[in-house]
Amino acid sequence: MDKLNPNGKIFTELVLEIFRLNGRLLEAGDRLTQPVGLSSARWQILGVVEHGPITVSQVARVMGLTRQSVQQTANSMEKDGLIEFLDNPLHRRSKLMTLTSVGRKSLDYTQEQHAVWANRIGREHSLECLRAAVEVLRQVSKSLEHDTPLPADTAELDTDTTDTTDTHHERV
Amino acid sequence: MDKLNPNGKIFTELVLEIFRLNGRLLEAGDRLTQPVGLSSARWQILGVVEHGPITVSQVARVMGLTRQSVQQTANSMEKDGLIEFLDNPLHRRSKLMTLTSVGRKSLDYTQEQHAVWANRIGREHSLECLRAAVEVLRQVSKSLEHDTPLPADTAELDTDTTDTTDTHHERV
DNA sequence: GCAATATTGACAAGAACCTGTCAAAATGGA
DNA sequence: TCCATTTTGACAGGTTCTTGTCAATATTGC
Repeated sequence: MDKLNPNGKIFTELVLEIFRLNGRLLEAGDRLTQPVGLSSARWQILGVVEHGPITVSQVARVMGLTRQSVQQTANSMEKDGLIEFLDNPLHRRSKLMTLTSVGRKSLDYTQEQHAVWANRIGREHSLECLRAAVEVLRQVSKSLEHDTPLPADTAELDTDTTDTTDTHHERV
Repeated sequence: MDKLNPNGKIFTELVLEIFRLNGRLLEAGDRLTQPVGLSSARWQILGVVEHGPITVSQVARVMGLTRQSVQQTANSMEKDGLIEFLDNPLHRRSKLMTLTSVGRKSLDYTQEQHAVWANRIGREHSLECLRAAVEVLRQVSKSLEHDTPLPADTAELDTDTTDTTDTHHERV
């Protein structure tokens, strides 16, 4: 087909499988969270906020998303009374998110449902297999993290792209 | 923390790692495809269309997305001259997508870039590890596929949800 | 054949991401 | 202290994917 060597080929299969799995997992997550007005995205943020007051930017860094994306979801969760913004003694603009009692209750319910679901799926697979898979994915994740954007030759398109000045990616 | 048993716990870690990896892969994919006016989403569809004329619905089923989502992306790709809709002798409404020469060229370029990238990342991991991971992910995917939406007790919220009439999920 | 059912394209609205920009606020170095 | 840089919230606009609906078309069972 193309210039894929064996490793590249199986890595590509891994990528496709991750896309497919990601879809299925979001679907399952939405089903899990929807009874209490959450969603996969909201749940993930609440799961971080749960561990103590934290700012939007910090959550974005932890989750590997952009600041703006987390801000949007956080704002809509505040509107829905799931979280509150507390004044931050260390920063006037950057407020601290905390769970409200409603948010706490929603998260509790979701985590309970999640445990049932995760145990049910988890028991269909061996501990060693799951552990091995996690380990590989972590290593792959690290590879991607270290992989530099420019692979040396950008070839003849858009010749003035050679500046590389990197005007503030918001993403970490 | 909660009622997660060992399998449930490691499965949960797997889930989180998949989310993180999915984000990184989309990022890499967009970087790969952007020079020729593609994106990860468009690329994936073209990769299916490449193997022969196929309808929107069929592609949606293959990719695990909704019909409407693929239709939207396909329509915008047609506007951009990457694909064409041919009359389908077997179905008056459901046209067949095919690559135009522009689409062909864009896909060729992307696949070439992809091969370089996949080989570069792939060589940082052993064949056995990658293969094992793919295998586990496939099994997990199957587990999720077979996992039925209703886990017996929906508990006391929204009592009239007991109908289960399942008004046409568009998703397979 | 014909009627119930399923599939399909089109359209609408919304969720969850992204990039880019601006001004306010914080930080760090001279 | 003061000025350049960085961080942050707010806002705008775009992409991808979702759910839900409608009417047109296919398919299936009788």
